[in-house]
Parts: sequence; structure tokens; C-alpha cells
Amino acid sequence: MPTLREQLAARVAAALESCGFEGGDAPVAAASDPRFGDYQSNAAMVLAKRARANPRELAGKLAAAMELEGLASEPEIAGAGFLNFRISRQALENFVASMLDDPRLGLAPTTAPRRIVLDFSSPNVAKPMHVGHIRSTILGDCLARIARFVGHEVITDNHIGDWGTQFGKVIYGWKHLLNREALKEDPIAELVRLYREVNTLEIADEAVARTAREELVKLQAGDPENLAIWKECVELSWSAFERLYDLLDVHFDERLGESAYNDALAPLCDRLEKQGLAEPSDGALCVFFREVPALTDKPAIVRKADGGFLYATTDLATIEYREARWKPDEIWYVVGAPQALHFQQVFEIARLMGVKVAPRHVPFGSILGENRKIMKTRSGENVGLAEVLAEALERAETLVATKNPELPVDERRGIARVVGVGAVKYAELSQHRMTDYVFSWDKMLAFQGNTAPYLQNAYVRIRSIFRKAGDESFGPISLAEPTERTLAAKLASYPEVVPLVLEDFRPNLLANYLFELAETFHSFYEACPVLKADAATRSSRLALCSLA
RNA sequence: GUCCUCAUAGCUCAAAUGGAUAGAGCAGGGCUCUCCUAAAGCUCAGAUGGUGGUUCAAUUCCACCUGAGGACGCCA
Repeated sequence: MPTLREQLAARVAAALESCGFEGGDAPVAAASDPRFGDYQSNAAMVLAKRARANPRELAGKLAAAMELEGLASEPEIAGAGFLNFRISRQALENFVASMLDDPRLGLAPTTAPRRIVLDFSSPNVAKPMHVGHIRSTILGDCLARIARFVGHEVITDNHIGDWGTQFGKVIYGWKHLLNREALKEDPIAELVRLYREVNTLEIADEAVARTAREELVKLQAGDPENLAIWKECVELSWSAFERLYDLLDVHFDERLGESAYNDALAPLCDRLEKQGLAEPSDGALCVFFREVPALTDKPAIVRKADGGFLYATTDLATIEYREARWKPDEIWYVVGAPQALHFQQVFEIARLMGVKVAPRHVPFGSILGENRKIMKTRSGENVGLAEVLAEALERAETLVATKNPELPVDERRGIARVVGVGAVKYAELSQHRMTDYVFSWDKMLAFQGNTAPYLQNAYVRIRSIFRKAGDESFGPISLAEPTERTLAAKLASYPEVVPLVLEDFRPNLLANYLFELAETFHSFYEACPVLKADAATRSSRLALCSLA
């Protein structure tokens, strides 16, 4: 069934046509304020401007031509020429009833399904995931879920940082400074220690620096011993990452790290040079963007003067690989806003190379430290993702223990996990992705107000009702009370909201919707007892609960 | 220096093609638990950095100013 908004838009379009306005879209939007009804159309004002007519007069004409039988009451003309619509009780009841039989809750699959490779999370091997990774991981996972639900084919790929200059140091440290016990205890902490120690040694001793560089060269040349060490580092890191991913319930289809593209880099650069896309400059191989005004003074280096490659090179090889293997329509990169220029360059080079896929950078704002600067891994001030989650579970458990002291311990743990992890995820998703924010324990782990536990509480109340009601059947729906109607209207707008998320990669619109839905449910819950109502009312209210 | 992003109540955040009286949460004032879990509900008070411009209509678009964060040839 088309959404209420779509149904209304069709009626408005018909009215426009009968008044002699050609095609065009019929703008119908959710009302900006419940006082104005459920939906509004600004068509009269837009068209009046074009026709140099009086908008209110035109609105009157449109209203007269409008056939809303069975959908909404007569439109109201308000303000400068708004047409306000109020969905009829019957239509709302029917629509909500149709949602009852639909596992997709009224959301039709997209008519234009695409194949999308989704690149997100991408932590670096031998380093812990920190709070900065939370945004990419949670945003990316959310977009993957929604895109799939809407009907797209999504391939999630965790492009981990498993290749690079840090391995010279890590391997040197592994060979000379490794503490096996500590490695067993906490692999990543030990790897970080090695990296840091070698770093300080290098400053004092040039020989160490030279040896570390040689270890890197040996690794890249395929030396078996170094390769084995490298492999173990990657696996140790991955299993630590995986514990966090499991806790967050985030999973990937592919895990093709930077190392997977190592062999493709040299031929890629040769090709770029041969095709005249790249040229030598100060010993390095560079791509200049003479055709793109914004990039004329910002060349991209694809090969260093010493012959080494950079991450722009890897990203290009990755795009080529993905295109060849999956033939996707789009690739989404959920990577922080500071990388905007990098992606602009890479995407432009890919275009020049003739790549067909449409790459899209989905940028997000930074998490700042107390000093309002971006948290950097090096400065040590960074907060680990593992610590954040551990703290979340602990706070949630303390709270559960005070609220429900009689609960058995393992059940308490289970609840704490759902609440704690939910709070962290929701803190991220409820915010506009471009917002920079200062990291705060209390904010990220808030359990009151516009938070996951608030939504979860609404859900718990619903489950509790059904637990007491048993598996009694429910329906038909009858909307007599105002809070019932408000709740039904909110439910009915669900299929209108979900696709909005993908228009501009904005999960916070859905989070916002869910918060409002929980609010209307809580109001309904206070005003309309379900289990104590008479049979027909009880049945209808149970149906509403089942949808919420 | 050039470019990018951002600026909304005391604090933390919203606002779906530009729409009507800018919504929440926290903190503060006042109410509501013999009643499906009060992790709740009801209620009071409180805001668009500055100056211009475009428009019937600007938090939203444009210009400049102020302030914050970031990116800019050999890290990723």
C-alpha cells in the first residue's frame, strides 16, 4: 500500500492537473506542526509565484478541485497559502491495519535497487580501536542495515590498515623486545608497547632506525620470517577487534585490508604514467588536476621519491578491484571529514582512469578531547573503544542492580549489555553525522532523556503487556482517543521516514523518529490502559502496541 | 596563505524540496505511583554569533565579518 503521503500526493497532483498545471511534482510534506493537521502542501505558493497569481486564491481553487474522499478531510487554507490536510480516522485505521499484515510495516522495497560496496570501520592493526572508530563503525553498520532493508544489495568490506611503515618498527620490536607473557595477556597493548619503544629507541640510535627500515623492506620483499610475524600481528589484532564487533553486533562480508592490494600498486603507477595521467615531479610520481579548478594547486602523490606507495595508491587499487569483482553501482566510504580532500582526489583519478562505479564519501565530524582538539592516537590522550564499552556495561549493570536487585546475576548482565551497548550506539546515531563533539563519558553513557534506554523502556512496557495478555489475538483498530490517534499517525509515517535516511546518509532522522515514537507511546500508555479496557478497545490497543 | 566543515535556550543536541508560533534532553520551578515496570507522564521558564542581500517566506540560499575545528608534495 502506498504511504499516506504518497496517496495524498497523488490526489494533489490530480487537482493540479485539473486546474491546468502541467506535471511537476506535487509537494506534500509532513505538517510542520500537529496543529496544522497531518500533512501540508505548499503547491499554491510555489505555483502562484510562477503564474503571478494570488496564492490564497489559487489555494482556494486547488482545494475546490481536490477529491479527498476516503483519505482526508477537506483541506484547510492557512497562512500565506498553505493547504493543510488531516487524514480521516477511517483512512488512518485502514492504513495502520494494513501494516499489521506486513512484515515490512508498509515500507515497499525500492524500485531502483543498487549494488553497493560499503567501506567502514577500518581500524589499524597493532593499534587499539579508539573512540574515533566508533563513528565509522556504527554509522556504517546502520547504513548497511537500512540499505539492505530498503532493498539494495550491500557488500560490507572492512578495509583494515594492515600494511605500512609501522610494521618495520613492530617487527624490529618483536624480534628484540617481545614479552610473550604480555602478548598473551593483551596482544594489542604489547604491540603498541613495541611500537612506542622502538620509536623512542630510534630517536637515540640511528642504527635502530635503519634496521627497522630494513625489516620493512624484507617484509615487503616477502621474507618468510617477517611475513610470519606480520601475519600473527594481524590475526592477534583481528581477534581483539572481533570481540568488540561481536559486542556491538557489527559484522562484515569481507575483510580485505591494505595488504591485499600490495602487488597491484606498482603496475597501477606504471599504467597511470603510461596513460599520461601521472607525471614525475621532484622524484615522486604525481597526478595534477589541471581541469578541476578546486584541485589545480593540490596534486596527489601516488609514488614517493623513494619508490614507496601511499594510501591514495592503495585506495585506487581498491576501487579497481571492487569494480572488477563486484561491479557495484556505488561505493560508500564512511570515513571522517578530514579525509575529504583525499577522497576528492582519489575519486577524480578513478574517473580519469575510466572507472564506472560512483564512489561517495560519507564524511562525519570529529571527536574532540577536552582541549577541543581531535583525539590523536599518538598523544596518548585517546580513549579506547574497549574501555568505553566496558564502562558502559559497568554503569548499566550498577543501574540495573539498584532498580532490580532481585534479578539473577547473569540476567542482570544480559540487560546491562543491551542497555549499555544500546546507549553508546544511540548516542552516535541520534546526532547529525557532521557534528564535532567533545568526548564525554556522561554524555555517551547517558541513560535518561533522548537515549536508547528511553526507547528500550517503551519496548519493555510493550513486551510486558503482551506477556500478561498471552497470545490473545487482536484487531480491528479503532482510534477513539487522541493519544491513540497520535500514536497511529506516528506509526503510519514510519515508511516515509526510513528512505530519508539514505537520501543524505542521515541515521539521526530515524533515531529522531524512534524517539518521537517512544514519546507518543509513553503518552498513550499513560492515557490509555490496555489490559483493563473493554474487549474491543483492548483488542485495538494491543494491535497498536504490536506495531510499536 | 588557499580550501573544507561548523556556529541554534545556561549545557548537550534536533529541525525531511527554503514554509506558518524553531523542537527535544539535561540542569532549574511545580504536579502525578492502591493503576499494564516512575529508566515514565503532565506542567512552567528559557535560543537562531554579527551586518547586508535574494524571496511572498531564510536556522536553511548568497556576500562579508567574528569565532571554532580541520585539510593542503613524499604518514595512513
